[in-house]
Amino acid sequence: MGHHSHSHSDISALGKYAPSVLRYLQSCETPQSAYDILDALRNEGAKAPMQIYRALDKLAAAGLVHKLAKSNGWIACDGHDHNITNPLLLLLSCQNCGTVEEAEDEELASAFSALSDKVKFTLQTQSVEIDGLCEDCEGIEK
Amino acid sequence: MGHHSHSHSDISALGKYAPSVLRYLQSCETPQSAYDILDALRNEGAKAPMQIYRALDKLAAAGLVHKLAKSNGWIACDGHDHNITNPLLLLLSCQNCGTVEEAEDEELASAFSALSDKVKFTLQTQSVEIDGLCEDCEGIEK
DNA sequence: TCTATAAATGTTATGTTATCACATATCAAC
DNA sequence: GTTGATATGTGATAACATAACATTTATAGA
Repeated sequence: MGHHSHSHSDISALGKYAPSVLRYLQSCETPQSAYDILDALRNEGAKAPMQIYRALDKLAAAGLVHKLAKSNGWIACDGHDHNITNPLLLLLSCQNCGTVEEAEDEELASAFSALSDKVKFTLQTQSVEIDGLCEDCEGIEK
Repeated sequence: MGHHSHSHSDISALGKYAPSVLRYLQSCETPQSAYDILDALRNEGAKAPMQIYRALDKLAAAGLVHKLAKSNGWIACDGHDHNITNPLLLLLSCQNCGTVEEAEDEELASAFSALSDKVKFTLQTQSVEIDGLCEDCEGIEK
């Protein structure tokens, strides 16, 4: 069997398939569905959706992947440190090429926080999905 | 048979089931799934999901209903005039009681527009879904 | 080490959401 | 009325997600 080394950030602690799922998402240019991931990981033993969803849930809780609600797709986090001082993550999703760019914006995050008081609504959202056209696709469209 | 009166805002122009679907959503406190709506409209002849989705698609295009991407639920528009000068619609979704409140915010909309230039991304999004706790549920939770 | 327990993973079945594809009906133009 | 376009009806199926339980693996205590 052999031993397993474990550091504080050992991703294998997030489950058997977490490393493969993350690696696969990192290799993709565009969001992938859970079933896309399942198909890609068949040769690593994955056989049922649950195995993938379990890995995705834990990866998402760890902030290593993000889900796009509108498309049911998943992406690997780009490595941005989405921290406590600016917790609002923006996911800029290009409707032409499908790529998703992560961004943060102090001004938008501030307006967001301010909104919470104005409307008397306690915000729990930590990311916002935004559709549009990326720089490359702007103008090219159609 | 009889004749049908038609004004420029005749909702029946959006399809046979559009009026019933809108009326039903207006009667609900919380978002309803397409299948919820289907069940509610069985006595009006609706039999298959397509009939509901067709109505929802047209109603959404007309801005009369909104879809919540995270929950796959639909709500009737609250009547706010989501206009050209401030096109960003905020959907404040309470994670405790399920109600969705619509709001607009000049500051947030401005920050949103400004973002577009900063990150070189052409925004197409016209609404943003925000999760949290409404005034009534704040503190009550758990 | 043995074994009891908990945790993780495997697996089947099913629930939920959405669309395709094609049939039938309605309506307007000619 | 025939044609052609649009709307609606309908069955089948695709796509997304979880429930429920079986099995395996890890872990802790005796």
